[in-house]
Amino acid sequence: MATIRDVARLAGVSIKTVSRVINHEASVRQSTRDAVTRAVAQLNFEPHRGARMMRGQGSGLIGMITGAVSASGDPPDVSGLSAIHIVRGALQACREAGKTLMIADALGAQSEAARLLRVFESHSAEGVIFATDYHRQVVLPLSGAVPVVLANCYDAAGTPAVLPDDYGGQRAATEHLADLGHGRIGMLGLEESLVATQLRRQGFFDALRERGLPLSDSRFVAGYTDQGGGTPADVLESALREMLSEPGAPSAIMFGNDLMALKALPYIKAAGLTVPEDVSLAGFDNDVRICETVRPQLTTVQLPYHEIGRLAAEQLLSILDGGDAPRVSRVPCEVVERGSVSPKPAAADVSRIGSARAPQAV
Amino acid sequence: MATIRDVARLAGVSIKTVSRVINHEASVRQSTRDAVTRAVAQLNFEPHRGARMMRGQGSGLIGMITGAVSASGDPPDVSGLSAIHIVRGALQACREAGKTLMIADALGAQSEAARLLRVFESHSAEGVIFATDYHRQVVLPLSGAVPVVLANCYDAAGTPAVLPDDYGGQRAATEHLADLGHGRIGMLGLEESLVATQLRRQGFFDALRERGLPLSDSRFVAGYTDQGGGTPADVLESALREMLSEPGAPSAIMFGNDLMALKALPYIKAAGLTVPEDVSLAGFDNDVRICETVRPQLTTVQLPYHEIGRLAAEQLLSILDGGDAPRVSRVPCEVVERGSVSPKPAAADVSRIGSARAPQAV
DNA sequence: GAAAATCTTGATAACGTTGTAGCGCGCGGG
DNA sequence: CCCGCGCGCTACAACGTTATCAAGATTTTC
Repeated sequence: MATIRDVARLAGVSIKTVSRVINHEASVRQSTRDAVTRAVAQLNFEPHRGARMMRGQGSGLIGMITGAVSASGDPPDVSGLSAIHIVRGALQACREAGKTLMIADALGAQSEAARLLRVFESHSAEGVIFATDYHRQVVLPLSGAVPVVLANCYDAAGTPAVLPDDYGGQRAATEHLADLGHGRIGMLGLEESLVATQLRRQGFFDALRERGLPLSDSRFVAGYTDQGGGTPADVLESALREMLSEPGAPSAIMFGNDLMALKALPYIKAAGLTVPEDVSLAGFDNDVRICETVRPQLTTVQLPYHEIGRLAAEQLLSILDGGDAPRVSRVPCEVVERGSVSPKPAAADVSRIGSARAPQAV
Repeated sequence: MATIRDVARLAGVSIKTVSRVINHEASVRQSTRDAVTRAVAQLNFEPHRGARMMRGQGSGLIGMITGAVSASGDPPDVSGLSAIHIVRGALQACREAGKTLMIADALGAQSEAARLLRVFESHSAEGVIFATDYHRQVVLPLSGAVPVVLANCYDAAGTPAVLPDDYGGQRAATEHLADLGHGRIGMLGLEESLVATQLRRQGFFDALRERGLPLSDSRFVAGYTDQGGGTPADVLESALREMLSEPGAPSAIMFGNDLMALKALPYIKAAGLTVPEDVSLAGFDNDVRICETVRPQLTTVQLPYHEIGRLAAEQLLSILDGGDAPRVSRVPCEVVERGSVSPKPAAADVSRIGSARAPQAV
């Protein structure tokens, strides 16, 4: 590994001049600067972080704590896979700023997160990003010694956070359906207790109100999950059956995530309905693995994990630069249109249900 | 922040003695040791990482270069997601050894990998793990300054590497089918040029030979991919149709990955065949998202990414400890049995095809 | 044309740690 | 008695960087 001394010798200048060039200080003649730059390139010189941080320069390290990499067993577990996209975004922003991202894993344990914060401190990390795999509230043992930005989560202390706009996303999706003529919309949400569920529920109803649709025509049911064993298929099925057999069955159904939509598809087909002609379907997350594989391809709402990670890193960097970051930012969730949503057929609302289900229903 | 000098002054000894105590070196009288320990505690002294790594003490940092986090665009891209499991495994092994894993992203570019190696060197990383998202050969600009272990890839220079045993996995899967009575087996492989395809092809045929099955009864077709746009559905369909309409159609089909099996399912059903009664299906990768969602759940071969990452890290750590690691290790790929494979029905091989396809074929 | 102002540059001293000599000291053997 | 030896410890020199300050080079100013 070449040192600054080697570069100085090769360029025929003093080490201080080299230091000036690599730190972009003023007062160096262009010709000298060029000579140094050439020597740096020739020797593949890279400043030694240890020496640098000893001089109090900052380590160039950003820490990231996530559960994305948590699951311990060998049987691959996909939980928290979403946070990977957050990591990607943060990594990109850090690279562009010339920082190095150090990733560690909290295994979901509170104590582990505290320990990792200390590890990062001892490595002189300049700041830490804390990311969770789903939108939630957290309680963190923050020492205040290192600036922290939360990604996909928030706390009661008002730590700067970057969150997905679940509310706006669901609202946009609902308005999209409403604009296509759907007046009776069903929604099968995730677990009641999730922040996302609450926000999306609000977005759903606000959109209905905004478009002047009677709330009583639509249905919201929460409580489904694919974490930890997943919703038993028959629970999903019975909920769907009930929803579709009501007198005024919805002509469009939105799901809490893409996987739910995927699982629901066979039951809808088994009921004699086709997608999107009879029922329009919309997911959430924009899991391309699912959305683009399913036929018809699934219209969904994108959870902008990449952008969340990116923004979190950028806010942290801006804090490090002395700027004050906004406390909480929300990243828009946009509707991704694919083939599973179509305009509501003009006069099909009664006959549709009738042809497929009336024989049993009546 | 207290320095070693402050401790020395307070304890009334030299700085070197303090250094001896905190590094647990021998030759320090117990009374002196106690005095120093007391001073350390009193001042909350913590050795400065930067100064330490400047003296070449080892930074406690392990670097990891991967493309897992590569894709740049916001539209989430799943390519290379598999490498995440490698990261998980490595992370776990590193934590157990008290090391911190630093992850960086090569974006798939050769030059970027070289730069990152330098960055890691400048951070005094003790070693580097280089992981790829699929089994392949790589060419790395290794300076030799830092020990490197490859995960999921290998090079011509004989750098220590940890690889999945694609050969053994496919062989085991084939033998599993053979043991269930399947004598005519079809295999739709990935791209011809992939290392995995070659190895699995070998395992496939070796298993047939091993079980004494005539090679001419089975079929191997390569060339399918789901990277970059994916295999057009109709190509997969026509290959399937051709395979199933042959005089002696296979009673079991293995795919290059789980996604291919998922895509194939509709066509097989459309041909009037049921899984697994008429045709047994097996995937590869053990992508639980797909395998456990599809009905029937997909029997597959597990790509032990987690274990690969773990082993790569362990080998690196053993090299750092002075031990010599085996040059190349292979991690077994085990068959994961789910519902898409069943024993071959005793006398169904002719009637099966006849009932569903003969009308058109004849 | 010279003095003053400004721009470049270099020697050298930190920073906090560890490694290398070497120093005094007590002890046993010659 | 003195030599050598191991023990316990200290002084000092690295490591690779940045900061200070002063000197030299160049330009500006009157």
